[in-house]
Amino acid sequence: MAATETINLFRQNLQRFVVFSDEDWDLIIPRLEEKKLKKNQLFAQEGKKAKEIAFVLEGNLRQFYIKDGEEKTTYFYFENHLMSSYISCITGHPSQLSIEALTGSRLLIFTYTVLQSLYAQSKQWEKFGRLIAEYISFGLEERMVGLLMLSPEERYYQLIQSNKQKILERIPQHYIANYLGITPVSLSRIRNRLLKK
Amino acid sequence: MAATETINLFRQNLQRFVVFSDEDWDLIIPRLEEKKLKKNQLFAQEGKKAKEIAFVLEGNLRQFYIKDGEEKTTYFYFENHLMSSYISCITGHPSQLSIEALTGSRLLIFTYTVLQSLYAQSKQWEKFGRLIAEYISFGLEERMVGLLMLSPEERYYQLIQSNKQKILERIPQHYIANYLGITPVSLSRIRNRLLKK
DNA sequence: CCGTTTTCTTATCTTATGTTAACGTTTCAA
DNA sequence: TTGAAACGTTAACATAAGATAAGAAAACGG
Repeated sequence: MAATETINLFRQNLQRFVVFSDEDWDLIIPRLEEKKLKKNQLFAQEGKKAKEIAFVLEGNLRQFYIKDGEEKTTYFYFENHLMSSYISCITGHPSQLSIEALTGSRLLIFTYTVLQSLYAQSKQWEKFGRLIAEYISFGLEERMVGLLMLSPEERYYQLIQSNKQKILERIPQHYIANYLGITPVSLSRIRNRLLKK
Repeated sequence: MAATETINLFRQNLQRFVVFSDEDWDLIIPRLEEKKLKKNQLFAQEGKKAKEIAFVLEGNLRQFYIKDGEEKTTYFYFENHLMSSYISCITGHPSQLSIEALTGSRLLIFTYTVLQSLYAQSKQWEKFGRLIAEYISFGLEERMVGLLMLSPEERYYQLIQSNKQKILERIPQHYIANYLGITPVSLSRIRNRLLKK
């Protein structure tokens, strides 16, 4: 089981969504485990059914799909955020994406099976599940609208203006290019263009 | 209140997500209303807080954002599907999108306020809310991956291969072009290119 | 039924992006 | 410390997409 401080940090973060009674909270405590990943180690792997949810205590990770043998990075995970191969968990199908540690990382993990049992046991946990799913929907919708309505240059500009700017620090640019839906070469040109303005 | 047959059809469709006890189901019945929209009438409007959820009994509708004064169609709704300005409902913010009837339409509606009270009253309705949100996340993720990893031509090809092919029937192509993230002219060229293969 | 509007295609031109390759720099591991 | 790999930029070329305009066909409304 994980350290009390770690667990409290985790609780505070989840309680941005719903406030748990001690009783509800106690349901998850014994199911938590800490796990470390070295740089380049995988948290989730394409083709394997995802079983775990993680709360990132330390480190950065990237999520990628593979198309024609090439890795396409589509998302990044940072400290104090939940992480999982969400679609694989909720559908029960093998994951189409992989998640790899960009730096050495520390995670607090629990299984999706446990989460499902929490859903079943407690109305507050069920509500938590709804709010998480709504939160994810919100993020994906924003992302999709950006892809549909903005040019690559506008998307990049929006990214460096946003609070997600931290994405830019310490993350290789070719991953960011993937994230924006363009090639690394193209991102380099966009950056060059923006410099001249 | 709506006709019994209509309500049963609605129930069957929702029960693809969760099965309701009669007791749970009775909570929503008195809150349902039927509503008709004429062609080009709006179900949701940009700038206005969305208050209603609809189940489409008849008709086709399109969802669009406005950018630089131009309408960008990003989604279509069909018979026997739920419809709402979802992000506006869950965030409580004014809607950034509008929903317009492409044909005369018949809707079964209830307010988001009612849905929230169902969430509060019943664990099964709360679960329903979670599964709906998960379903929406799943759809958005698929859509986003397509936008990030496929070319416009590949996206169009995937669309006409898919079960969403019915999108193509009766829907003006310039709306589909928006949906694919390209201009109508470009879609016309892609169609021409595919014909020659 | 006719005239207007919408829809789709085609053409032209411009521009941004993809692809490939080369080069210098940095990072990393042996 | 050193050699290899990864990374970012730049260049050259081919291609696809955006913008605009024009025209034909279809849909629509009065």
